[in-house]
Amino acid sequence: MGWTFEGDQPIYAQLVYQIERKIVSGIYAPGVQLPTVRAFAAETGVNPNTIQRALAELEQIGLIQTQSTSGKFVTLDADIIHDIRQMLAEEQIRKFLFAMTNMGYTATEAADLINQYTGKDDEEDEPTGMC
Amino acid sequence: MGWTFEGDQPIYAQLVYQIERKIVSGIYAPGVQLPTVRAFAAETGVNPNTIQRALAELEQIGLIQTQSTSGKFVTLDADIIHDIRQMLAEEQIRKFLFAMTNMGYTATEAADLINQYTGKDDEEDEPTGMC
Amino acid sequence: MGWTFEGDQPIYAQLVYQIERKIVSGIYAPGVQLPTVRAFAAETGVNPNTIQRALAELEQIGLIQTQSTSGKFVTLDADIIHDIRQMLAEEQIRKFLFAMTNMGYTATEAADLINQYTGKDDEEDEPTGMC
Amino acid sequence: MGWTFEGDQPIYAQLVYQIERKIVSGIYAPGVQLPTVRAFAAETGVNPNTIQRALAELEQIGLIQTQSTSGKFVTLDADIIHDIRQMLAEEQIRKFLFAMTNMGYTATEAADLINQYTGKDDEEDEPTGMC
DNA sequence: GTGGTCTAGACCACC
DNA sequence: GTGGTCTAGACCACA
Repeated sequence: MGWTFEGDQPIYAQLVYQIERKIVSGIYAPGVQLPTVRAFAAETGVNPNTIQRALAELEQIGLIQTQSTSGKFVTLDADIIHDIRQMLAEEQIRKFLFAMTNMGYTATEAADLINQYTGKDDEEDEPTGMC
Repeated sequence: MGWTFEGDQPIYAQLVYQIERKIVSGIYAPGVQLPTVRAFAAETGVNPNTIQRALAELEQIGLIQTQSTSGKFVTLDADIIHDIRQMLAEEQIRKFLFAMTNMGYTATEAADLINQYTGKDDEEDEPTGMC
Repeated sequence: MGWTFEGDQPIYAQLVYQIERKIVSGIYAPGVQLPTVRAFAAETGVNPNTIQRALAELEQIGLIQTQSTSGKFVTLDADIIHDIRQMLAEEQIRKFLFAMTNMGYTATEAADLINQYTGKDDEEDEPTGMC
Repeated sequence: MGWTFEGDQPIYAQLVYQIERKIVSGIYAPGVQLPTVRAFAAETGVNPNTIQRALAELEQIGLIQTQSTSGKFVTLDADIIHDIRQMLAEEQIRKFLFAMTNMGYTATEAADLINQYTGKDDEEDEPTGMC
């Protein structure tokens, strides 16, 4: 549950990213109440204004909802979560393939490299690949 | 050969990225002279100082070398180019797998999605995946 | 605390050199905040951009770290500082011995000259050396 | 007899430096005729104008002399060569000690490091030093 | 004509 | 107020 931030991107953006991932991966389950802004701030060591900004963005996307008296909750709408998860995944795939083809790898070479990278534990006799 | 820049990253960084790719993919071949700083500036519509900064970074990496009065050249050392290409590829793979696992996909699921995405033309009977 | 620059080397390089020395010698202690870029510029009479460039180089080396909105700080990692100090010292020694041997001095002659030069106050009866 | 030049200093300056060293170390003995400018250019792969400029500087220092019809010769004046050798050596020593004290080493520590560095072959049982 | 450096001044995002 | 980036324009050494 470590909250670490790197210097090359705005903190609020990193927060959006990390919370987003926790929601689509189910770590923050649908309908669950999020920590209060104050609690978040204490937990992350970040200025409450920055927390606020991140949560506002997540609310705009539709991943979380504010109930004015009782706090902020992960949306109950499983479709939204599912759609966003898929959208994010496709975006990652497109970015990855774009980067690889830009470096002169064909799409199938890129896919092969992924397979070798993920399967290298159980298939030691495979050629080393990556060339 | 279009040079387009997006607002979310510094121009010099995008220049580094794009030229890097042209070198490792062979579009800028080893030993070839790069356009002069001024020519680059004219071609891209970017200030010469910004070009300079990007090229300086590429020189520090070792991808290009400058001969003070005659211009800048892609390194002749094919090993360096090869190593950097591999390094960049691995970085992309790691980043991709990290992002996917963060969203709750296993590594093999991620690899499968890549395969489906790349192979979807010739294997239409495959399940739609991505779920 | 005088900041003087000579014409035979770029100002930013001299800045890197001088600040580097202040860090490895402990004048700028680990974890201490550096003057702001603007303050540095005012103090040295140099353009803020030039300061920026020098500090960026120090950051890349690992001697300083920047916290985007609060300033730049000397690294807390004493090991890095120690390593760089040693590296710089070795570099000086190598350069010195290389220059001396190039002029026809043996390494031991060079060492003797150093000893005479440093010890000349308390050992006036020594031969004048340097011949 | 390799002539290698680095990019961070003007070639003519590197030429001055290298020929200077060959004279004070006796590789180019007093009274000996230097290669012609053309020969020098061929040997080093450098533009004859650049050779010319370097030799002019050496002549101004007094290390070489031009006899208009027959070429350029190393000076016969052994005193000049000796004086310059000593001057250069002192300069190296001063620069070295200045750099080391700037990094927080005392002059005697610097001398010790030199001794250890030069004597490390025959005195393996010495403490590792350099700390 | 080549790259390298510096300045002045402006704008921006972040907190 | 902090650092980061970019531009415009100028000057210099080198070959």
